Formats: sequence, structure tokens, C-alpha cells
Amino acid sequence: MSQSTSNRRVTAADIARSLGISRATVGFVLNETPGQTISEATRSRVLDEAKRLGYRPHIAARALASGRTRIVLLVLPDWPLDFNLRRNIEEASLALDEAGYALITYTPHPTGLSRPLWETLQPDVVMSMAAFAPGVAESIRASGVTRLIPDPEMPVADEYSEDGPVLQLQHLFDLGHRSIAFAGSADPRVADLVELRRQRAGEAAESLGLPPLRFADIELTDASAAAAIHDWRSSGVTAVAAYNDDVAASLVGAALRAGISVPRELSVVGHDDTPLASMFEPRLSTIHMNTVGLGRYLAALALSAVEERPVPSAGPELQLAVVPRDSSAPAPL
Amino acid sequence: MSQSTSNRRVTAADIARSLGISRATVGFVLNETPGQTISEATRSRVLDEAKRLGYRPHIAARALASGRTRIVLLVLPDWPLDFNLRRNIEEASLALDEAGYALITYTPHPTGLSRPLWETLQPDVVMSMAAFAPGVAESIRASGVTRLIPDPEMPVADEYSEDGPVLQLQHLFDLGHRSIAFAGSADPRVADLVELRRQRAGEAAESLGLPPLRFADIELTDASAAAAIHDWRSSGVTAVAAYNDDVAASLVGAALRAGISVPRELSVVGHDDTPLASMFEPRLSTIHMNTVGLGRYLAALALSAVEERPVPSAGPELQLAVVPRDSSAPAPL
DNA sequence: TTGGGGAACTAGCGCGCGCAAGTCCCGCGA
DNA sequence: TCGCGGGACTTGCGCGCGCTAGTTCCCCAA
Repeated sequence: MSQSTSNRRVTAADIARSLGISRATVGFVLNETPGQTISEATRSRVLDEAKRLGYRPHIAARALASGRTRIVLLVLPDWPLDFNLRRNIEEASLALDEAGYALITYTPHPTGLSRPLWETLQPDVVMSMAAFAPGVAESIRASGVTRLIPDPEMPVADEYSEDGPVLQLQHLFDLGHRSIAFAGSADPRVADLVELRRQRAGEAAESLGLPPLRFADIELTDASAAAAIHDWRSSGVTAVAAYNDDVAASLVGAALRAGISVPRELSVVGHDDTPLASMFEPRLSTIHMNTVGLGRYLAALALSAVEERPVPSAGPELQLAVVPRDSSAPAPL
Repeated sequence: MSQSTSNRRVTAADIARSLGISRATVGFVLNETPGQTISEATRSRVLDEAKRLGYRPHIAARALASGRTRIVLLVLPDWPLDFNLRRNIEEASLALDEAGYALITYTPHPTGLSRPLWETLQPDVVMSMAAFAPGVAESIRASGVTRLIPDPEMPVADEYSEDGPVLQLQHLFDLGHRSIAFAGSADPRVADLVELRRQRAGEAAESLGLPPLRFADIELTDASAAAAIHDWRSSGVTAVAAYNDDVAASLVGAALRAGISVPRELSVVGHDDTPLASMFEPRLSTIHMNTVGLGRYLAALALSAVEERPVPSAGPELQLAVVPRDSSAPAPL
């Protein structure tokens, strides 16, 4: 089963020799090379012998001969991935597996001191869930990788409409709140997304006939939450839509410490439905996201870039829902 | 600078041809092959020409010829990594970079449906921060990787003494608590670590002259926290050492919902000092861990397995400290 | 003057595989 | 009977690199 008596690795040539046939035939069988006709008898003999000897193709040799590493590198942001995203990555991994590709996830180190993996791995495709940060696409190209997803050269319309903030506003509006603030994050890594969500929240407020939103960026580790709350309270704000659950938790904590009751005096809605949201006390109302089929979509995208496959037509479906918990309640009179 | 006019990739042979020297010489220069003497003039000509042509070694070819992929696979647990650990991984990545190896982090998918990366990447070394789960080491071996760290065949004394629970107990003891419970996690993925910490807590209690600890395993998503607290309270427990911050948060939340004041009536200490601990309200007292030099140590370990390098003598230094916050206070009278 | 030795190179094999181009033979239609 | 179309293979090159086993030349000691 496993390795033979010698500790040399088993090669396709070993199978051929042991069966008294040519190496090419073995290769054709193992790769199911299209356009080659192999008798069923030979086919099964090869397969059996391969299993018996414990044959395992040498990926470096294959990569050298075929000119492709069959590696797809997925660049991930450096914040913790939520469960939904992780499941989608597994889904992508599975789909690529079936096509003979390996998905490797990679979070570039913030300091940028170590060599990026796209240089050392020479993957066939480098993909990312968001646009590549400035300079990154160039770095990838310079390392010889030609297939980037999304390709900065041909910018597609943004895949997702950020509708979470709209749901936050609607939820608070339905509870009777009319003076609402938006709390962003001061973390520069997520500045773009914060700005996007803030804008969507602003639009939602306008279409609900509310006055322009007040807003502030919250730093999780300092007193900025307390300051923002003090500021907002003094101008009559009764509810806050937060950029994410961490910010929401920070706000609620600051409010409680300031003696402000949540949700009776102040409602707060988070975003992303992280584990934190359900563990916090009071449990945080938030927005749950579920991107059904994202993984399969990513895999199909990668395969279409690297083989003769069609670009997937239908993108993943984004499901959003308000999760009402204990941090939001009807507006005080 | 970058690729030449043709879009064929630049090879070492191109450099040789363009310089009118042999491929071998080029190889010797680029690899600084020991035992080869190359004139300084030739050396710099090769280096210059390589840069001019934008030469980039073909890793698959190199792997094929040398018989090693120069890949180190680091298997990570599937829970979010804290900042300290991430920094250590970067440190390891950097050290391996310098030695010409690439560090790839990998979190096996819980379902186990997709092919593990050690099969598809054929790394030189597979390492893990904890012992390999049952069956995993066998799977790695079966894929042809011979260098595992830690090697299950030669079990070393456990690298780290789990002293966090000792600090938790000491902290609570210092605050006057004499009836203390330990809260584990019902998550089977961390069962071993839970058990280890529970034992250490038990030993600490004994050496402090306390009665045996009561304990329960908490499920984050259900009512087990409330049940445990109710149980403990009725038998006079005034403080809880929790396996980690998530469990601590769960307990504090349940206590507050049950009308039990934290920390006045019940003290809770977490473990790991995750962001959650500082964001929670009340902010959680916890144990902060800092493993100085872990990254360099891991890198040295990997290199010693794969090259003629000495096994690092000194392991990383583990720094532990109690972070007293608002979830622990002097015992009620 | 000779020859030993080392500095500075070159020739070329082999790593394991994919695949293009050939070879052989058998069956079948004219 | 001949030819011809494929089915079922085989031969062998080339991918790019590491590295062993040379080869050449020159310097210096005997």
C-alpha cells in the first residue's frame, strides 16, 4: 500500500516498469488525458498498480512540465473571519479540489517585511474578496502572476450593495427612533468599508425623512466611545447604528459605565452578528449576513481564469437580516 | 527590468547565453553554492544581468531538482488567533524567509472533506503549535512528509507549563475568595486544553489549601452557564476561574441576567486577554499571555529538521500576567 | 624544467512528468 | 485483395534547475 521496500519515492515510471508498459500510457490513464483511448483492461491495471505501490504524483514535476502550479492563492484581510466566510472558503476549497487545484489562504503581514507568498509560491491565480490594496496588484504582477481576481484593469461594478446599514436604520426607525447617529471605526484597515456603510446609512436616513446622521469614529481601546455618546446624548440622539459589533459593544459598554441604560435610554445596533454580539450583556441587536454560494462562485471565477471554463454568470446571493436582541428597544418618549 | 521582449519566462540559461558563460556558473552564483570559487567579476556580471533581465527562479523546477519544496506548513487551530500569536507567526515567517523557506499557515477545514494541504503542497515540514490531533499525524505521514513538529514518535516534555490557571486562582485567593469553581468549555475541539487548565487550577487550589474545585463545562450558546452559576451559588461559590474569556463572558452575562451582581456578588476571571475581555461590560479580569521569541523558535525548529542546523536549545519564554479589571473584586463577607 | 595544486570555470545528467508525434495492428468496406 | 481508418499503444523531448565530474590554465615550489 504505502511506500515500497526502498525509500525512493514511487514514480509513474515505476508503475510502467512493473506493468511492462510505457510511461506515457501510465500518464494518460492517471490524467485521463482527453483524446487518448486506453483499453479498460490497461486502465484498471494501471490504477490498481498505482494504488498498490502507493503512487503519489510529484507536484513540482507536474508543475514544471505543465507550466502551472495548480495553486490558487486567496488573499484575506487581517481581521478575524466570521463563520459564514469561513464556510464559504471551505466551499471554494472543495470546488477547487475537485478541479485539481489547491486553495491557499494568505493574510499578508501588516509590516510587509516578509516576502509575500505570491512570490514564493508562484500561484496560477491570486484572488481577493475585496479590491487589492494600492500597490499590491503591482507586486503580484511583478512576481509573474498574470491572473488577478478582481482584475484592477477591468473594474467590475461592485459585487455587493452594502445594504446592512439600510436595515439598521429601518429597524431603529420602526422602533420609533428619529434622532440617530452612526458610529464608525477608527481602524484605518477598514476605513473604506466604514465610509461605504456610513454613506449607505446616510442615504437610508434621508429616504426615511430623517435629518442628516451625526457620526463619529470609535477607537476600541480608548475613551472615544464615551466621548461620542456624551456628545450625541446632549443633542438628543436616542439610537446608534454601529459599523460593526465590536464598535457596538464598545458603545454599549461606555454607555453603561456612564450610567445610561441600554436599551431603555439608548438603542445600539451592531453589524455582522459575530459571536461577541450574542455573548455580550445585553445581547446586541445586529445584522446577520449570509452570502450563499460565495465559495462556489469564487472557485468558478478562479477556474474560469485558468482554464477553458465560462465565467460564472450568477453571482452569490447576499442574504441580510436584522437580528433583534436586547440592545435595541422602542425610543423613549 | 521586468520581463524581456518575449513573454517567455527568463531562465538561468538566458542569463548564461546573454553573458556567454555556462549555465552552471550562473547557477553557482545565484545559489552561492558552497565549495565553488567564482571570480568577483563574473559574479557581479551574473547578478547584474539577472536583475536586468528580471530573472526569477522557477520554484517548481528548483523543487524538482533539489527534491525539496522549501515549504513549511504551519497547522493552526480553527479559532481566531490573538495578536500575540499572529506576531509570532510573522516572526517565524521572517526567519524562514531568510533561509529561503516559505511559511504557509493552514487551518484544516473541520468537515475534513477537502484534501489537506500537506497532500497537495508536499511541504518539507509540517508543524503545529500543539500536538497533532489523533489521525492527523498519520495522514501527514501517508502523504509523504517525514518531518513533523512536534514528532508524535518522540514526545518531548510539554513545552509550556500551563500556569495561567495558577495565576487565576492566586488572584482570586488574594481577593479573599475561598470557595472557587472552574468553568471549562464544552467545545470538543479544545477538550485537551480545557482538561489541562482544569488540572492546573485544581493543583493550585490544593497548594493554597482550598477545598477541591467544583467545575462544569460551559456551552456558549445555551443555558449551561446559567445552570452552572445557579448550582455553584447555591453551594457558596463566590468566584469562578474560566477556561477562557469567551466562557467568562458567557458566565458574567448569565449572572447579570439572573440578577447576580458582578463583581460584587460573584467574581469571574477569564484567560487569554482577548479583545472581548476589554470590550465586555463589566470589563473582564483575565490572564495575559505573551510568548516572547516563539516565532523565532518555531522557525529554528523547522530549519533544524530540514537542514544541518542545531536544534534550538532555549525555548521561548512564556510571560504570564493577571490583568485585573472589573469582573473580579474582594469576596463578599 | 617539471609537476602538483588550486582557481575558475564547463559539460551534461537527472529530477518526474505532460504531451506531441509516431508505430503497429486489426477490422471492415470496396 | 488491398487500403485505410482508427484503437491502443510507445518513443522521446522538453520543462528549468542543482550539482557532480570533469577541463583548462596559471602560479609556484622543488
